[in-house]
Amino acid sequence: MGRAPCCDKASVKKGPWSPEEDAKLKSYIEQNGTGGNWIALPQKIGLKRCGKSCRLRWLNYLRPNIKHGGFSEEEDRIILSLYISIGSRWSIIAAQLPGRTDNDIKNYWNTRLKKKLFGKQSRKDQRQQQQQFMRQATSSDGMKQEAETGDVNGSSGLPAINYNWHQQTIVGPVPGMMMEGHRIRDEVDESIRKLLYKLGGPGPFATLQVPQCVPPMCEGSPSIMLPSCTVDTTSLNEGGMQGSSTLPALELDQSFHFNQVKLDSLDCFFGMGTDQSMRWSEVSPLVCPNNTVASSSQGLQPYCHVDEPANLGMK
DNA sequence: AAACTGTTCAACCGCAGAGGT
DNA sequence: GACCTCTGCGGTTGAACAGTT
Repeated sequence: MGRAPCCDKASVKKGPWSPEEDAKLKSYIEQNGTGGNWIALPQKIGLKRCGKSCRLRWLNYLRPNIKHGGFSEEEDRIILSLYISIGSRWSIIAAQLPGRTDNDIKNYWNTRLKKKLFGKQSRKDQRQQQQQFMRQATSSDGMKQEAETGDVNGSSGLPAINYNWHQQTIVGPVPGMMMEGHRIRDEVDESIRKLLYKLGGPGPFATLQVPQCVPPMCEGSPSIMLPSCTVDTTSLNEGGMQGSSTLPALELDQSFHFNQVKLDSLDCFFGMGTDQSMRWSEVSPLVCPNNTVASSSQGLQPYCHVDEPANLGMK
């Protein structure tokens, strides 16, 4: 069977919008609104465009008060904090940045912010490092199996650490939030915290679960664990999140490792001196906030265990 | 100057969920 | 409850542009 197409693709124009099309769409919506029906809208205006395309064009480009380009460091911080906390939920992130669209933020993250964070590498180097990473990962049998089977219940026997979603300042540990011994950007921090509180639901014990660890990759530094926080997002999915069950922590972890676990490039976000390059163990609070990353009795960094948000309160 | 490579970003695609019947 | 339509979202693509060789 299959799903009926949203429009007749043969008779619909694709590709970049002409100024005339923009003008038509803009003036119509400004005068009449969308009428609550994007599908019918192009016919009303006489545009040979798909309704979805009209909606996208309006939301991402024609809508009033849209900002393009020129992301400030403040915005970078907000995006980073939220990405670390909630992942690629661009619409939610965009809602915290007036004038920004989800598409804009997504593009910005994928093309610039990632590089700004992880440093610039050639694709060849990235491939080599990824291959090396995978080789090392697969040579660590036990952990590998656990990672593959998605042992989200922490049945490895490693102790779980509980992190209270609401009692902590989620983004607090982000180094940039502290500068010269005193806290800055409290308003932004607070607003993000409120958002995360909302996302985490009303329950006072709602917490984030980060159940897995990937074995240490630091050659010659067996005592350093690199927590790869593959997160059980079942609760998030229940709350409307779609897509991967892996939060960006894993990606961050791998990227950190691929870049020799040096985080010099974070300096621009967090105001660190260049001589203060950090290793994962120092930066892990970014992903697993303060008391989620505690050393176990075995000297291993087990994993962050944070109980799931009872109720996301989304939409 | 030409060819090649990398980057950016607007736009498309398909899926999932909401809401109506 | 089943089905259908529409909307919104996130991932991906590809054209245009910029930079490099």
